[in-house]
Amino acid sequence: MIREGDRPTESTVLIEGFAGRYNVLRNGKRQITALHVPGDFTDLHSFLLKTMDHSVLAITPCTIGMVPHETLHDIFENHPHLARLLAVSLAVDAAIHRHWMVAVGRRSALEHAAHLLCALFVRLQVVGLTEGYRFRLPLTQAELGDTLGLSAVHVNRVVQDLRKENLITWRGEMVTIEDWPRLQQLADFDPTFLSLQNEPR
Amino acid sequence: MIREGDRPTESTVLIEGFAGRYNVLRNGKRQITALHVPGDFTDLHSFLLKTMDHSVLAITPCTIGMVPHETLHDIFENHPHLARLLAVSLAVDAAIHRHWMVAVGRRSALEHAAHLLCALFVRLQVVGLTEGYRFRLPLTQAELGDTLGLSAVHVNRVVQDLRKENLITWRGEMVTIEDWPRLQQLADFDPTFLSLQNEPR
DNA sequence: CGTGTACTTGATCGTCTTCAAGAGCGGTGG
DNA sequence: CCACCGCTCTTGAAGACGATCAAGTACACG
Repeated sequence: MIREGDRPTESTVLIEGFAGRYNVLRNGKRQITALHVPGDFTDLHSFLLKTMDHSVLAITPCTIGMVPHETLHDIFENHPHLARLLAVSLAVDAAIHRHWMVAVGRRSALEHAAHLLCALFVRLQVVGLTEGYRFRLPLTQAELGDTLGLSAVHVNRVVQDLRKENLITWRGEMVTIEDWPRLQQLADFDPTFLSLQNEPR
Repeated sequence: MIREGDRPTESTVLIEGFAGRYNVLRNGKRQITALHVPGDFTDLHSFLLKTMDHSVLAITPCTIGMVPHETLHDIFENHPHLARLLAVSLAVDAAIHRHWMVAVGRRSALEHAAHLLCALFVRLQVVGLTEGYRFRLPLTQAELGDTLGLSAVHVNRVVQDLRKENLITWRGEMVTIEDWPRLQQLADFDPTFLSLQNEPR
């Protein structure tokens, strides 16, 4: 969708499908730094920072909305309330990044994977893309490895552990959380950081 | 300075000293998710997200400026150009987080440490806190470990490697980069993401 | 001087990586 | 219709990187 180094003139909102941001290192390793679900602004910051410091990947076919930077400019000039909401979206983005960092740096592979599933589930729930504890996760294990900072092989083993513990089932693209309290506990998951509370903004 | 769970009514700007943000996990492990140098907003997002999802630590004695949330509110309402700059600051924050994530997830301990030093050096240079390639780094190796996601022992070994390679010297609180090109190369460091370029905003 | 904190060093252990190979499955073309 | 190819998932074995445990050293500060 967008490549590192680009200087887009419009920002994109994800309407349908899954997308992600990633960086590739010299040595070929890839780190996915964000997963986007419908409703997310995938590159609001391109309006503010001009040149992309990472690429954006359509994980599934996506339908997206394009918002010209001029429009964003206008929002900042003339619609302070909306501008504020855009800023909130940036701040939530950063908060998710921070919690992701904590997971990469200080959690075991198992806890980290559990944490990602928890966070993703809650975000999908908000936009109505869950059925009970079931949701679509169209990632290959290799891609999941790139988001968790693990090798594909190890992801496989971790996923099998989660299955053996009856915490999740995962067939094809569908994941079901079988024991939400226990998964949350394993992940040490606290949804506060997602800022989903209804707060006066 | 601020504790996780707080609901501050003002945001703080760091004027002098070093600060950092961190989270502590159930198991007692700590991850530092950001280091702040003078000029940084340490918790602009508390204005937008209301409840803090992490704590802020004064690493050295700090002098800070307090900006009441009402003032920020007023900026968003009546000073669109300033509001835009605040948003840029949020976006840069997120960009730093992303690159930090890439480092934690996909770089070796040595590369990661080198990367952190590069990024810190450049940021300090911008605010005039370097003398040539020399700057103050008032972190203990244990704290550095918490920011890199490593044990203190391993940080020590990595630092010694950097010294043996004549890439840096580090005595007391002062670090000198002895071979900037080679350090940058080892770290695979590209300063684009810091958005220091003069761009029309 | 003595005490506490940071730094250093060595040894062992565990988690995750890498390498290698095989199984399952869907899609394509002969 | 079936053979083949490619991709994903799975499993095993070996090895590396970093964690943990345990002492010991250097140094600042009271």
